[in-house]
Amino acid sequence: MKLSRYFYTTLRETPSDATMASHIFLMRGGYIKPLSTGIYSMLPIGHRVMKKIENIIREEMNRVGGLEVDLPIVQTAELWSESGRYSAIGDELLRFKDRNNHNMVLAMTHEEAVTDASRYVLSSYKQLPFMLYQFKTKYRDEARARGGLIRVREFLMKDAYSFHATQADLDAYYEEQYQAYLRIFRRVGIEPVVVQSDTGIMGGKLAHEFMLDTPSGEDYLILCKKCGYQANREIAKFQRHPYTNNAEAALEKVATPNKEGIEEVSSFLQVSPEATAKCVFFDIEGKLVTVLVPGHLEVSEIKLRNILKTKELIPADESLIKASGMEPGFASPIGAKNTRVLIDLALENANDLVVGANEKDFHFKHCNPKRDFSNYEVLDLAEASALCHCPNCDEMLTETRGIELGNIFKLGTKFSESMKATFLNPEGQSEPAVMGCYGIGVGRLMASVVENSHDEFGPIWPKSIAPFQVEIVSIGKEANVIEAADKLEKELTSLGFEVLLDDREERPGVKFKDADLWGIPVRIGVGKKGLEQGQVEWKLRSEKNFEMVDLDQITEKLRLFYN
RNA sequence: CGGGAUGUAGCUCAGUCUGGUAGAGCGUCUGCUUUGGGAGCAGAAUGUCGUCAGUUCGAAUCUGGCUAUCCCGACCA
Repeated sequence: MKLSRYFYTTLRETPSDATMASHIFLMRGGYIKPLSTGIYSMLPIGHRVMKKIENIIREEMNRVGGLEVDLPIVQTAELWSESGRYSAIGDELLRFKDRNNHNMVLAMTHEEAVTDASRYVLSSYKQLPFMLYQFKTKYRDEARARGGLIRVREFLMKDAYSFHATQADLDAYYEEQYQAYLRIFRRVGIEPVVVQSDTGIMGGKLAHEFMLDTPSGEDYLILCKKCGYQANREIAKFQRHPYTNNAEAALEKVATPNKEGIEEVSSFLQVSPEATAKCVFFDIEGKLVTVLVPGHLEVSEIKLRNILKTKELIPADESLIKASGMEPGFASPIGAKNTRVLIDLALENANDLVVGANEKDFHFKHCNPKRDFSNYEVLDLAEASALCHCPNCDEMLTETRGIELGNIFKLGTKFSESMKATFLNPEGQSEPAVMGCYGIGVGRLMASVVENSHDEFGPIWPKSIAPFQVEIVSIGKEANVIEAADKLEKELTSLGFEVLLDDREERPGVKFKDADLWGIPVRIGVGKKGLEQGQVEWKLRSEKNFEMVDLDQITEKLRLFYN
């Protein structure tokens, strides 16, 4: 491919709205073109990378028995009502009407469609298991797209769905998918951090997310360096070490003038935040829910939502709290009425705590929840952090950030039951298929590879997904240089290499800068001086310097490089 | 959906406070010179100053609505 005939552009300067490395370089290299918030066109050079990632994923899906399909993106509201998600999902699902005034949706995922196709075919246990997958555009009406391709509204996703006769069969297949995912990410040069993740309000049993460990990630991960426990902070468990000091001390009211909040109260009373209890209030359908966690930790909203089986947590307003006999800023369940009280596991056996006295400017010391609280439920409510201990081995946990590259999820029979994707078992009885689903965002993976592998000049693509395998740069406009570069391009192309020839009449510096933005693993420089010795330059994108190589050795060297 | 910021040439931005002929650098086009990490000289083209309304003799500049984009948060089966 000659660059003079290619459709491309490069930007000399960083676009003003890009902050992440992947966003900057994908824009500057002309891989993508924004059309609207979170909606991008893929230009030829970006499309080539996408196709290569897609092919790697396709190979690995086929290896674990996948059958490729293509499901519609425009679907009926009726279908989504069958699963219950038409009403369960909020504005993220884009709804519209067609010309016949039918309610339609743009698919944000394809469980409904694949279950619909499966129930059409499936009748007997003898047909199970099977796995269907596709590469398909999803539309999610994100409240806030960000970071270039990291979080977008319209995106290409590989989504796969497996169907099984038994839970045990799903369990075994889930492990195969897990291994396939590891192979996929390693093939694009990423060693993922795999964490346990939330299964969401739609249910499901077990889920893992494959993460790129990076400071620019938007998810928080909780890791144990000692035993390998890894989980998304949303659901991470941890070992409680209840604060105890003096279980016998009697409740004592102390003045804490204008001291609201854990920081102010604990420093005023000279106790550690851990020796206090944080009291947080939510309004759940008009009823007050009072939640207590140790003062040094936060309430995990995901855990709480899953416990309360609600999609939205609304902070309670002051009147509701006061109506239950509590004083915001100085609150505790002591003496409270008309409220459900949930306390974290760490508080059940704690004692000698500082809690609110439900009176302005006063707190209690020496609170012993077992003795002083009534009608409470003990639950896992606090969010894990680097202040917590590993649930398995008790080591201190560590925190990091990650970009979610893909997830695997044991769906169970959620969709097969509601949508009647059933089969007859050997006893002739009808059973719903047991399902798993497995997703990877292709564009996000492309961006993540850049996050994972770049220098100050541009992306450094791994061989497996670089837009081209080799870039030839002609240096100088002497006839023999142009001719030699041209000949080399034809020769390598005929041998099956993917070659980009920069044949522009530009100064070398311009060509080198652009080459860095395209990140092609091998750059061959053809110049007058080298040709006099029958040599060209061989430079790897990943290395700083080049070496002179005999022209007639290039083919062999390339073959070895790409073996 | 809350908070903040920004919309001026293809790109990066000045000009706005204090109203008075639309600017720079880079890019593009032409010519010459140059040729190893985004060259130099000369010339040229390029704008409803996001949009609508208001104030004013006069608005890129002041006021209000709308809209688009980015950042932080909420949200993310």
